[in-house]
Amino acid sequence: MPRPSVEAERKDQILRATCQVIAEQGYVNLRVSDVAKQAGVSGGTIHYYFDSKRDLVHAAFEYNFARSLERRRWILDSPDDPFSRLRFVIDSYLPVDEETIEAWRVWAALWAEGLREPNLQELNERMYGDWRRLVASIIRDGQDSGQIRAGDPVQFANMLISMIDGMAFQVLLHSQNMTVQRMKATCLAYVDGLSQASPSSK
Amino acid sequence: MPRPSVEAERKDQILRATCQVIAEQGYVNLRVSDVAKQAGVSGGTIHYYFDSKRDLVHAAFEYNFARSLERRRWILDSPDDPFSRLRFVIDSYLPVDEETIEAWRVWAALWAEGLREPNLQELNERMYGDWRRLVASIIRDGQDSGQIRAGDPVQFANMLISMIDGMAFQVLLHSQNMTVQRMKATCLAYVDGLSQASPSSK
Amino acid sequence: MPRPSVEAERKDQILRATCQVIAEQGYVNLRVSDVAKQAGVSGGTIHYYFDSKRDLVHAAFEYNFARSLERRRWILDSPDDPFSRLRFVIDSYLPVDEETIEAWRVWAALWAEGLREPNLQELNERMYGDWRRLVASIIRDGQDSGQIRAGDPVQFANMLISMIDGMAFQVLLHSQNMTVQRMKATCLAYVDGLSQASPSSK
Amino acid sequence: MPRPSVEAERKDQILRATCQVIAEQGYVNLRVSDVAKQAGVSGGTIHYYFDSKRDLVHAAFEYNFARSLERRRWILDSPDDPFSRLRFVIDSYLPVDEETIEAWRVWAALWAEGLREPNLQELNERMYGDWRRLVASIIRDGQDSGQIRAGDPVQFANMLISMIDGMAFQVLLHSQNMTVQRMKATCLAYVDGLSQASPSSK
DNA sequence: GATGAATGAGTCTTCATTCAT
DNA sequence: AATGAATGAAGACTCATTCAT
Repeated sequence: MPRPSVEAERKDQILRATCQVIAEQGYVNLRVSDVAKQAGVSGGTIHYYFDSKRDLVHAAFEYNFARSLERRRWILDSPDDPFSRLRFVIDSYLPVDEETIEAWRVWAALWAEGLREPNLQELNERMYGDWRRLVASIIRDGQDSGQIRAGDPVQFANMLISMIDGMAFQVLLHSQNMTVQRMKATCLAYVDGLSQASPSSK
Repeated sequence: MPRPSVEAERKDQILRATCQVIAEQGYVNLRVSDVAKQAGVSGGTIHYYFDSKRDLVHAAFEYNFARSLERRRWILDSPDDPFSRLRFVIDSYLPVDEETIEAWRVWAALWAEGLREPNLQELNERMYGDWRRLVASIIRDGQDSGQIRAGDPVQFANMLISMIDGMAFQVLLHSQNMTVQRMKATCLAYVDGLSQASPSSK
Repeated sequence: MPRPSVEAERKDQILRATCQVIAEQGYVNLRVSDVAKQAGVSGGTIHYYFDSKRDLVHAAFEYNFARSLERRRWILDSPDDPFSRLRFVIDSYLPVDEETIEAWRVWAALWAEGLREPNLQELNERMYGDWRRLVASIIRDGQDSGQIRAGDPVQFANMLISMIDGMAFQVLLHSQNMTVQRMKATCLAYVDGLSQASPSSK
Repeated sequence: MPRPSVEAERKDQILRATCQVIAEQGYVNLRVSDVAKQAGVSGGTIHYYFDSKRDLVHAAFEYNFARSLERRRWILDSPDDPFSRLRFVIDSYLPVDEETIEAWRVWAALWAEGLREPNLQELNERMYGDWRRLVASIIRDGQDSGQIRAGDPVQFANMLISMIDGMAFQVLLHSQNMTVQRMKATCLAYVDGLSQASPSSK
């Protein structure tokens, strides 16, 4: 008699493995058999839980996005002041630790693939929207408390998160000109510029 | 008597076709035979000029980057004031016309693939560096003429170009929350914030 | 519950088919798909058990050699007198029956290919050495019993087996001057010359 | 106006190159373009002189055989005694110098290919027959002069040349058990056994 | 639930051959 | 006489997918 949770457990195990393989080898080179090996199951088992390779990868993309948001949900609920929380956001996205780097690499694959996959575009719209709202709400908090200068909080959020995305790619490409340190400094400089006393001034 | 430039001509023709196919179908689905069809030559001809599919795609990435820089070189030499030139930069990168969209899609493939291809990383370093320097030099001009506020011009440049990259991706993913219009407005808002009078609001 | 020996069984089946195809068409014209057809399996199955065409053919060479030795092992243990056993050896190598002709043709392919394949050279060294030792031991027996004249048994063996190889090739090439009958007669004449009464002696 | 001898000259040059390539890479791996490179001409030129790859290789086989016989014709006309001439024969076939090794390797390819090419079988019949007759005539001379014992000279010749062929293969396969020295010693031992002093006959 | 043997469609790649110049 | 650009048929190899056990 099968445990009711076997399926969820097994799927989780397979999706985690899929993310690892995508991060390591990219989508182009991903073979179902590699995922199977990584997950420690047989190739047949993968297809027992996922109808096709496409389904598998799409599910992995969703899994990656969801886990990523989850891992940052605490920032929203943090009692710290908005600036600190924005800095948490930045820190949490710096591609320094294994986990974050893997997540970035999976996003890279998702975006590349999403260019011609409506399903993935919807996924991005949904998940990325959550993420944008999270940042915007922090900014709005800052404006409410008078720490952050006036302006469209969504626009500020878009500037910050798109900046993070753009620089993260360069870091992942091992650019000599864009190291993690410089990425962090640049993001922090942007956030500092949001303060009331703000811009440059000096 | 051999044609003087059959090779250069043919390679160009093939690389242009390769970029089109990458833009349309992505790297994952690119078939050498599709490139051949697009270029109007036989499959054998592709391999006559390029040793492997990998070589072909890498050459196409370089071709795409080079053409992109070339198409924007005029901005550097423009007699217009720095702010106008920054706006030209932004305009030239908005994914509106076919040509620019195609270029963005090829970059997307390059970046996704570059995560594990040192050759592509070097290519990105070289070409993207040129691009960063181009923007930074415009900003430096603006600072010299007193129109742009003080600050590290390279950092400003990095903010702008990474922002462009990040938002362009969302636009290409057909995000409802990030249209071309919003991308343009956001970039322009950032550039406006660079002015001496600056402090945004206030 | 997996069949205990599907793999061994299938490999055997494929190797037998490979030998047949090599014998019929030679290595130059061997197509993996021909082997598949001959073995009654799909092309994919061949690659499921052998990494490459090269691996397949090498394994077939080994298989052919091993089977050949096995088929003659009884001569070594035969209770008959040395001369009879040498005649058995000769008989067993005459390219008359289908099985022996096939084996010769595979050896021909092996030797041609072995000229530049260290792996095949090692294989030949190992297997051919067994074969040489088998013949030499018969000759040694004959010398011990006084039927065969003095002399280096290995040298005698080398003369006999190299003679067999050289003539077999001519027979296989359908030489009018070297028929199976003449080959047999010539080999027997050589063996007869090994008798005590005979040559060398002084 | 083309030199009348250009064709013969060019063909010779190409055939020599073909033999070199066959010797180096074998027939399986021979590419027409390799022959072209080796001959210092273009690929098109090969087909200007030879209708197909098959024709080219067959012509090369003939060329190799003819050159080989020519190089040994002097032994037939030598004023030396039959035993010396047999020793010359043996020496001339030991795979020691580059030229002889190359010739052997081409023969190996010819024989492997000849198993299913009637044209090559005829070629072998013709050329190998010359070679057999050459050796037999030396033996006949020896019998006439009383130096070589009675017996069918063609059978003696077949023993010797097949022995040479068989051992040469083992030498070419770099057998540890069959070195050039041992090959030479074994052949000489066989020839010594042909002397009158040495019984056989009865 | 899970396996892994087997499949065969899909592609890259090779290379003999052709032919305009 | 000679070239080398171009072709396209051929074939090795990959791998998602199926299914009997």
